[in-house]
Amino acid sequence: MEKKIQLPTSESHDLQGFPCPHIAVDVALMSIDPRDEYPKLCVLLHRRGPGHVEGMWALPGRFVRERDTLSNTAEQAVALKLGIQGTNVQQLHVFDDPDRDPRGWVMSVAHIGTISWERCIENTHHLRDVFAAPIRDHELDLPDGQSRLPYEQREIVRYAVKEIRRQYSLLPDPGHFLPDEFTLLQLREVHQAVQDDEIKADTFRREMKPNLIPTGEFSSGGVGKPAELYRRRDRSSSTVPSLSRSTRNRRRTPVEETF
Amino acid sequence: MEKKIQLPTSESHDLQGFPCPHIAVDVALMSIDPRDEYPKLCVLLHRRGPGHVEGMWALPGRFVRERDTLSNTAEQAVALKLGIQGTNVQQLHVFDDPDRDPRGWVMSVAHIGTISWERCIENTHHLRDVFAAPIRDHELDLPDGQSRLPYEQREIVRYAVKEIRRQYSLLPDPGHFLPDEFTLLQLREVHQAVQDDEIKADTFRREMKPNLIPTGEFSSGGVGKPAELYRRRDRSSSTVPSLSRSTRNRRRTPVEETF
DNA sequence: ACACGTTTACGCAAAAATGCGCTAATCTTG
DNA sequence: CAAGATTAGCGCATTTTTGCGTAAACGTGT
Repeated sequence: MEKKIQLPTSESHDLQGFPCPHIAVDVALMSIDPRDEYPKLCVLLHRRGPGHVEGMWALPGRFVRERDTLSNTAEQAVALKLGIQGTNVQQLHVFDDPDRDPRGWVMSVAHIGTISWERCIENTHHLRDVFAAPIRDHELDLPDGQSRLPYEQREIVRYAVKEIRRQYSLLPDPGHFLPDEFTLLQLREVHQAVQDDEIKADTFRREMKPNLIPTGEFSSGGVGKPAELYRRRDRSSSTVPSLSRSTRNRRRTPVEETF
Repeated sequence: MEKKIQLPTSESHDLQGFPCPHIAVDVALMSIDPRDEYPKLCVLLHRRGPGHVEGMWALPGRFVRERDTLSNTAEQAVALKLGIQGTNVQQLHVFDDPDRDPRGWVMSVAHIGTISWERCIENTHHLRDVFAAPIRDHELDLPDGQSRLPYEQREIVRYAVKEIRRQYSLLPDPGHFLPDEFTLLQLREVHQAVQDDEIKADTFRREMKPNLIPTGEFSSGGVGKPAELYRRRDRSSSTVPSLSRSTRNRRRTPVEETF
């Protein structure tokens, strides 16, 4: 059954008459909690105040104000809900079910961001309405017996976990959980927390080396042979090799959206 | 300089008073043109009609109508501008510069889709306003001496090329350029077109096999030993292995957006 | 001062992957 | 029926990667 589409000779591009959705952003801001025996990947939640399911833990979010950008809105959401300024965020996915919000037609643009644990704690340790929820198998351990996040925030977290694991399979600590200089052990612990998988030291060191610059300086104050400090190689350089197969060939089936 | 953020005790979530942007979608619909000695990856363009820079070649796009979804709008854009129905699309990126459209505040959600060459030709061969533009080094060969695509469509094509190459490094022909049954040579030609790189037959066959199901049937009508036909293994199966390093360890620096 | 634990880095064997030559099998064409 | 073209797999050399044992270097406790 072949139906030929009649191509319109002209189509009104005047914006009058096109209703438009409200645009919200949600942010999965991630950090690495080093407090347990093994550092672990977390997502920062805030507890909602009066006016919107008070007391419920949620990802920070915010409506886009007039002529504002998504990333600016996302950063404001993080600032207002988590007390953290100046975070870099990236888009993940747009959720566009017209019935997803009972208040009206709203699209939500999910974002992902990363923050070091030190900077996270520095900004939020005094706040009782901010919580770092650890991630287990793409799910969050929510506090206060809460069973699930509102709207599609559960899916947002899954998207975020998948995306950060993908990026960490390509480059050393692209999310800058670590400061500018770090040891191989610190780097490996971060990668293990992100990938939720054990990574062999030898293999890891060999594949990181091409993307790291030895500083010539060594760590001090720890037990054992002092570790050399490294910096990330500037990845804008055209000579940066991508990681070898062992980082990328992690035994995980790419269960992800394809065409 | 530490500035504590005053968390609001309540925030108005009523949608009144929030201006909102118009939402457009753009689609980079990709196909594999087999007509030359080597098949090559193409993006489908349409020539704009009266009312909007008549005569300019562009990616199909469309404003989101009231309470419609992004994917439905993208599919309608493809249907109306390219004459192709029922394409699957995926989101790539949201372009949100408030000054990007002189007519007003518009955000554009870029999408990627794929279509077999046969189905593409079947729907568009009679149309003079549809063109399959070959991709060279992330750029398009535009017809009629046109130097560049409008708005951010050049970037959209780059996003699309990167995304399709990434997906083709993970699974055999996830974009279904090929029909349900195909030979290894056909599969390899498609992968070579997408990756724009030579792929050795032996290595390719070894890494594809775990994700393919031999049908027991053979191709006919060609010269030489008939090749066996394969189907893609259902990737929802938990036993599907991801591709080995040789497909993924292609010498390309991941020059892409990270945090 | 020494033993011990911890960490780093290297040498080396083992394992895995790659690429090529070769061959057998099978089809089409003349 | 012969020749050419193509597919597919095997054997094997080479290359690459992995993982382990070990030495070196440090801090801590005795």
